[in-house]
Amino acid sequence: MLHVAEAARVSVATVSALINGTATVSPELSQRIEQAIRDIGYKRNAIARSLKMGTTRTIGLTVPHITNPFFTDVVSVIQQAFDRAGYAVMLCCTDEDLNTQDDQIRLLLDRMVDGLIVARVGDGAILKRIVDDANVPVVLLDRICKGVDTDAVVLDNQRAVFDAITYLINLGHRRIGYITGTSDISPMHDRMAGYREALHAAGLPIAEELIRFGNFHEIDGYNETMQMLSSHDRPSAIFSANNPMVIGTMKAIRDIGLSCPEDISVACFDDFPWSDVFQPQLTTVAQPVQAIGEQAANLLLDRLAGNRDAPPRKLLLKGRLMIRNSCRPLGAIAQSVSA
Amino acid sequence: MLHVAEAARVSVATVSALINGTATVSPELSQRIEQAIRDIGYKRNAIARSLKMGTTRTIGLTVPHITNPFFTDVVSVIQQAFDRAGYAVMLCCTDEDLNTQDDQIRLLLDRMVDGLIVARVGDGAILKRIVDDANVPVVLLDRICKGVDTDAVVLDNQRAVFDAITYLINLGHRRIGYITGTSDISPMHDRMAGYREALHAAGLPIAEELIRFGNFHEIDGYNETMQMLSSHDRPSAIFSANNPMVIGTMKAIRDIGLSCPEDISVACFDDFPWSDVFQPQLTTVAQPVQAIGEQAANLLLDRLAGNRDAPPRKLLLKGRLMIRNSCRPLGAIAQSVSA
DNA sequence: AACGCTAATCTAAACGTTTCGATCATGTCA
DNA sequence: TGACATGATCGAAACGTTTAGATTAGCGTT
Repeated sequence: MLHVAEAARVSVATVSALINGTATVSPELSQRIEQAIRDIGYKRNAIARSLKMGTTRTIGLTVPHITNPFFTDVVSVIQQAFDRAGYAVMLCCTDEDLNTQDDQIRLLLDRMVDGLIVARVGDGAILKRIVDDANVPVVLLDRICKGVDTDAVVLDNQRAVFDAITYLINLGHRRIGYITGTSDISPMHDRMAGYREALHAAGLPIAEELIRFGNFHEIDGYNETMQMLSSHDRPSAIFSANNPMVIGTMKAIRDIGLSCPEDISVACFDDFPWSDVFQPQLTTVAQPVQAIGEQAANLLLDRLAGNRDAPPRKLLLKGRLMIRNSCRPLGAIAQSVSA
Repeated sequence: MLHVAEAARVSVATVSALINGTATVSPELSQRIEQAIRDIGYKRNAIARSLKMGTTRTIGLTVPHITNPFFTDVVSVIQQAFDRAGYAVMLCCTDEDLNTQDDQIRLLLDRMVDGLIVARVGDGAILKRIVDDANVPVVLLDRICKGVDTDAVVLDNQRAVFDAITYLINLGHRRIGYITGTSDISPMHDRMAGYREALHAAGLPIAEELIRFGNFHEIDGYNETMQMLSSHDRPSAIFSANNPMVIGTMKAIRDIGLSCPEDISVACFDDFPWSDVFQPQLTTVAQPVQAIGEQAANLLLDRLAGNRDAPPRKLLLKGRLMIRNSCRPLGAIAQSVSA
């Protein structure tokens, strides 16, 4: 900018005024300055600007896995929304690891992001502390957090799983396997509650050996499914509480020589873009990814626009059961339902 | 930092020296300073640091679509690599749009990223200009670019498609539909060349009506497949040059009342994580995503480490044909091959 | 005791902006 | 014509760091 000012024989203040339109500058000088900018190929240094202004027009976004189609879609929507608003997005993947997450959030805050969207991992205590003394607005995505009282957008997970399990029960299933992630994050906790509630409402017993804990990855779904199917009294249906794990479930079913839905019914949380193309077409609980991403972005953009003091807003969205052909009616009921 | 210095009754220079370990500071002062840092909860302002140092320890990454599993995987790998190296990653999705891409690259350069990894879109001319006068190292990913002479890591696309089409030909297919994206980007161009080369090598004629151009999205694959299958002389196999479009192809096959592989064989570029679980199990050309991501990251990290003057390095990786069950042998050959 | 050497610490300039308040020319009005 | 408002422009401080070079203190040599 200094060079531009010199070339145009004006002060840097005038150049700044012209660029930002913060003051009127005469047509004559405007022209000289614009010419100089072109000649020199001047580009404003956003870092210097950020330092002075105290805002970077950049937000931080952390998700557990970017390879999980649910997060991929949400990230994509969020990215577009902030793009439109002239913000850059710094993306971090925490890989479901608490320390990684803490490091990354610190990294983002060091870089003075103006706001944060976090699909958190693990215990909220550290997150709470970080968020408290960082002075930026935070939106919790997908996963809320007891101690952290801030904007959030989450699914009504309990209800969604309740509906899915009830659907299986209505098909005649009695022993329904349930594969979940560690329940220290709210969606896993709530989904599990939905499972229990549905069985309870139907007057069915809860077989604890049918509730299996994995670590969100395909391999975990595989291992847990293997164990369940190897038992003498195997379930007739399996519900997987997340998307990568259901792939493991399907592989285990195949490897053990069974087939879906003939021998065993399968449903899972989170829809796949291709779930109605390949066989079996998985019955899933679809999250409104577009809405989730947009709402999260809007909540944060609203705070960034200055609305700092409004009380925390919690948005609870509804999932939708996408019934396809991966679940079979069972026994007597089968006749009436499949008719 | 000023507050810390005051609280510890030292100068800011000493605080800086301690934090960065750039000079020895006495145990006594060290302790006072560390105490002050804790008391105040001081965090170094990375923006101010960047301004002074001329480096942001942040890189920019642009991809056409983050929802395409290929890019998702690569982004994930790259993200991890830079994470390890203490860099942040700014992610942008250009949505295959040239203007969006230009805007985003400018946005990234404004923010003084230290380097750029670009899976480019469209004509390279503007990209070249931007890259030339921005003074940061650039690595081209997946798509090279005539005028832009810089580090790059790409697949040997021509060879990969040649192998896939040859495989189909060996199965007995003679009319092989080919659905591609616009060929102004190198992979589409090269893949097409592989298609033509394979037919040519087998002495087969090239039916131009079987070569269809889409815009990378599912809907394009759907439309083009619909048209091909509605013709009186439909192909016995279809190869889709990208991943989202093949989903459209599969949907079209289903909607038109045919089935794969019984009525029509299908193969495509880019592997899916779930492609060997659901039916039909797609035969695909798998890219070594891990290697691609790592190599791209390494190339850039090497430049960032100071190796600025080395001549541009072009890495050409090999694809791998993953043969599954979505392609059927045809006619007489069928017997011998399937035996 | 004067000197030089080393280690520890500090002062102040610099990075590239924005912005407040000052300056200056111009035109208007009484 | 003098006073004054207006509009355009500028000078300089500030944002929070890093760092070159200055300063100081301590200590061993001669």
